[in-house]
Amino acid sequence: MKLANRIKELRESQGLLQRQLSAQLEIDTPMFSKIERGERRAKQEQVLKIAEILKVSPDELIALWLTDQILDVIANACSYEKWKEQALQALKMAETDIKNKKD
Amino acid sequence: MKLANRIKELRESQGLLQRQLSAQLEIDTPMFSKIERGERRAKQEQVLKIAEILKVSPDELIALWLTDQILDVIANACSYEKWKEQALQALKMAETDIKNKKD
DNA sequence: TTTGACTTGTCAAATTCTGTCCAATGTAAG
DNA sequence: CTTACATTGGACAGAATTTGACAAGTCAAA
Repeated sequence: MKLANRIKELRESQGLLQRQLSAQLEIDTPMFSKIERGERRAKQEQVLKIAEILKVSPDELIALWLTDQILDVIANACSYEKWKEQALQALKMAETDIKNKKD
Repeated sequence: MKLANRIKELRESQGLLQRQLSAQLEIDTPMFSKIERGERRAKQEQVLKIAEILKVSPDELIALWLTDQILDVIANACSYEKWKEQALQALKMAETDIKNKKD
């Protein structure tokens, strides 16, 4: 699930308008529309604010937001057909690296 | 292992100078020095050329290069102490996503 | 046809990326 | 010490990308 889709789902299920969210985020409606369709990336601060407004855990949205970014990096870096295996390896190495960091 | 370190290791073990690699990559020595220390990121094209010159599989270097980029995204996006768990979740989700893509 | 929600395209300002140059530092030999 | 060469550091210009704002567009319901 993409962050964009999750935001839309939550917003609609709560009967809120883009206009209302935009106002709270202090951006204009077109910008929010783009964020909600994944055409523009939200800033971390905005993701947190959205979680608050839509009453979900920031953890959930941050994880989705990070996933989008990771997939973007991979997609931009190289084509899947050619480097799929290396992408999977890279994800594994990144995981190991992060696990080994002390908190 | 960072791409930068691997490049340095390979170059030195083969007794090559930065100057020689720079020439083949058509960039100047300071630029190569920076790539080798991880201060600047190589372009994909350069990574492939380096693999060729240093006679290693492009797959190996591309995987390291992708790992660097993934870790960068995560580091820039959020601080580890706070979002380590979400980063790990994101890596898992990205992995699933990529595995499910048809070649 | 009017209204309100949402989307699309464009644009300039800001930011980031890329490579070059020059100067500094390090180092080994004579 | 001096020379010669490898490497690094910092400043910088131009290119490329991102950002936010705006005007105009579509669409659906009333």
